[in-house]
Amino acid sequence: MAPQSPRADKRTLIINAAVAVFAEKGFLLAPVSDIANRAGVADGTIYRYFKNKEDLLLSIFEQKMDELLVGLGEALARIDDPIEKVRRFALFHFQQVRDHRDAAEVLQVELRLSTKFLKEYRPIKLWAYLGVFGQIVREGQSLGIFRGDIDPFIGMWAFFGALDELAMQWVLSRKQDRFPLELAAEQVAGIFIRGMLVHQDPSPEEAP
Amino acid sequence: MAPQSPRADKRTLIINAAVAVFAEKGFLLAPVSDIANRAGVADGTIYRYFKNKEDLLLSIFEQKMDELLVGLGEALARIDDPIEKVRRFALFHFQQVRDHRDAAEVLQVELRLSTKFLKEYRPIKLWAYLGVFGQIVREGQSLGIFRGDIDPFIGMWAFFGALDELAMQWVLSRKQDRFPLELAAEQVAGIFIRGMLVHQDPSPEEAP
Amino acid sequence: MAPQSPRADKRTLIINAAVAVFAEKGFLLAPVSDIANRAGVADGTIYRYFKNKEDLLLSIFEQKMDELLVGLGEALARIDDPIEKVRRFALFHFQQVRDHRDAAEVLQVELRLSTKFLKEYRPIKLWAYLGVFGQIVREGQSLGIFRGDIDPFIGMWAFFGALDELAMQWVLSRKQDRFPLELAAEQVAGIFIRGMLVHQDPSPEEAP
Amino acid sequence: MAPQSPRADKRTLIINAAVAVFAEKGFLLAPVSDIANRAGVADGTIYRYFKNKEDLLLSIFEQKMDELLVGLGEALARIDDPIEKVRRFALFHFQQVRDHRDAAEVLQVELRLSTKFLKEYRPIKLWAYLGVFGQIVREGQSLGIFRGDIDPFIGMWAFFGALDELAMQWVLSRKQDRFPLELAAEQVAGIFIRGMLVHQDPSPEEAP
DNA sequence: AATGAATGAGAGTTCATTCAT
DNA sequence: GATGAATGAACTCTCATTCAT
Repeated sequence: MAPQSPRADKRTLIINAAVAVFAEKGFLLAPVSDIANRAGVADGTIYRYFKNKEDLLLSIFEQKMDELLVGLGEALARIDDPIEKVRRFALFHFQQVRDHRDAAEVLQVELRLSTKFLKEYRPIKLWAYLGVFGQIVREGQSLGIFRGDIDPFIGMWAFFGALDELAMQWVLSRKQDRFPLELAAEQVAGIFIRGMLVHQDPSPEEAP
Repeated sequence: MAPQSPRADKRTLIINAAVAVFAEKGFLLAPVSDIANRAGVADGTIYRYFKNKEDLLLSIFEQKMDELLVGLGEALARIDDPIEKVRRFALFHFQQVRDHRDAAEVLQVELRLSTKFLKEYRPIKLWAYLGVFGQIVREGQSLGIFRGDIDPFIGMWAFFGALDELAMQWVLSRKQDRFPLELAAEQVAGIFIRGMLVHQDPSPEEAP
Repeated sequence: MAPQSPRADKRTLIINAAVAVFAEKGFLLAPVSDIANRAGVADGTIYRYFKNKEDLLLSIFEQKMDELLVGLGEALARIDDPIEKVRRFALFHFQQVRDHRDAAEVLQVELRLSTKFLKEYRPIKLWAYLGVFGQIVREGQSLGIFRGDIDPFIGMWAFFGALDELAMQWVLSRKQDRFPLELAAEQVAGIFIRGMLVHQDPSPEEAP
Repeated sequence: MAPQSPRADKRTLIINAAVAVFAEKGFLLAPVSDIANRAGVADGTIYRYFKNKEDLLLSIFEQKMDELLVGLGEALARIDDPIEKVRRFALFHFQQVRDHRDAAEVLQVELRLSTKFLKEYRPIKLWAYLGVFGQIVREGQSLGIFRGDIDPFIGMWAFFGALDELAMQWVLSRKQDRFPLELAAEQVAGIFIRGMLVHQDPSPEEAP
């Protein structure tokens, strides 16, 4: 097997291999030696770059969430309308899932589990990601677009849950059964936007 | 309490113990002997009632989902208004989470793992549970209350994802940090109902 | 291999195997699987009887020291003369070394090491064994036989060190090079007895 | 301090580091990389100066025993009286232990292990050290001071064992529990000297 | 000479499952 | 039916040693 990227350093090699193996078998069922094999290094080498298996998982969280946050920032850059931001958020999320399936699987499944068995770990980066949605809600509320009785905290978890669950279903379904992710993005965004709007009546003020 | 039938007793004993242990440690990290201890039976006895550890987990799903489905049926009985049904669904779901925390944790966290790694298993009962929401959407659409462009399939997963994620956050958060579940139910139901309504104009017709 | 004793239970089987293996390779260099093999049990079985490898070593200490203490008690029973007691102590010690070579090796080498790397462990039983010598010294001092300026604490460690070192040399030397243990016992006892006596002049009180 | 020769420097650096690390963790539990770290060299460098970890330990023995032998020679220089020599020997030994604790620990504890498990190695230097005591005994016997029935071989091991055991107890005990080493030296020397003397009274009869 | 990243064999330990009682 | 002692494969992780630079 040729190296995955010409200049991939060992650490990246291992992270990529771990993402693939964790996605396939799950963290707890994935032997470290599988990761080593896939990365083309010896078992012991992994421990030069990561304290232990758990640290490897956490490093993946950190790195992938960093990338996700950067991507989200770009996707929302120069968008002012909170409504449009919600749409872009949903679309961005599903695009990530499609383009980085393995990473998405690991983040979705293992990050969730990890809050249970990695007692120490607080997924701060995840909160930052979600917090973007919470912030959009608050902006919309200040602008009088979204209803003031929406709790941004509950709203952001509900939104994320909806995205995450659909992403999971998409990931888990067989290729031929898959719904178009753009449709899912549109539907979820549509429901949440309309669900949060102050009102949608025919009176002439909705559009400026 | 009079023992029902000795067999039913042991089986129930084991299931209840397993729910508690799986909730605490997670399926993969829970030793079968812990379950046996807690159930007050020998390790080997578990294998008289369940083929193996995995079968025990699946049996929990089946049984708990059965109970859930019955409960949901009762919660929605004699309600005709789809809007009210959505409200009751959300409320029922959160009540279950609060009243059966361990079972909820196992269903939420471990079921998610299982659908990924226990390749054989199809969580039909879960689909039935969700399908109720899908059916409500379709009813609302036939009645002209919900917009026809809502995809019931996507809608039901989004709704479930929102409920599930909030339930997870509630379950995982420390007692003092918990938001009121009734509020969460009201918020999620509110967003989805308004999000799916044909229109919500100010005229006094909200209830027919 | 037939079981070492017709009714040896598993625990005894494992202890005996461990004594042999530890004596041969030393605690740290002895794989648990070697012990299991020699005991004729599976590796895992050892962990039903002992918490871990260290606990196994400690259990050997406790058991063998118990046996040693009982034996020493018997060897000194009904002896009143402190001088004779010292002789019997030395002889008893060397007899034990000869008759239980493996156990002696483990006690000598590993017990000593253990004070270094088993931070928790205090070899109380060893102190009890030595304490017998200290007590003999004190008796002799009360009777006016041994000099009052002998420090029983220092004396007992010196005596034990002398016995232990000679035992070690005997154990380590090849068969043909071995000195007679009875001679060693007599010599060490002789040196310590004369070394502690108040005086050995010709006045009529030395022999009764 | 001016660097002597660069090579000698590194070798000494490594030996000193190894003494400290072996004393702290024990030979088998001490990672070579710990020694390298403490010496301020790379792991691989150690293998330029020593064949392997075992060779490093053995080199420490050789070097420290050489120093010990030189020191012992000086301590006994110009002393003629065998009795006084025994006293000086004991005192010298304990002074070394106090002044070179780490080295003493390694010599005492690890040397003991090594004679057992490093089958090849014969601690010739240790024999030379002890042999000095054996020689003192023989001198005393020729001079008619020490009893002829003392076996110098057994005597020297007994003497060394007594010194070694007390040194070990001193080294292992906590600071506040330590007995004065000078007292120990005096006691041990006293016991052995009196224990070996032909007689200590004015009258001529003990030996026939 | 010196480095230190890489190796990979081998360690202790766990635990789902079996089966003789 | 019920037991629980026994199994042994499989796991994570360590570390002495090598060797390309």
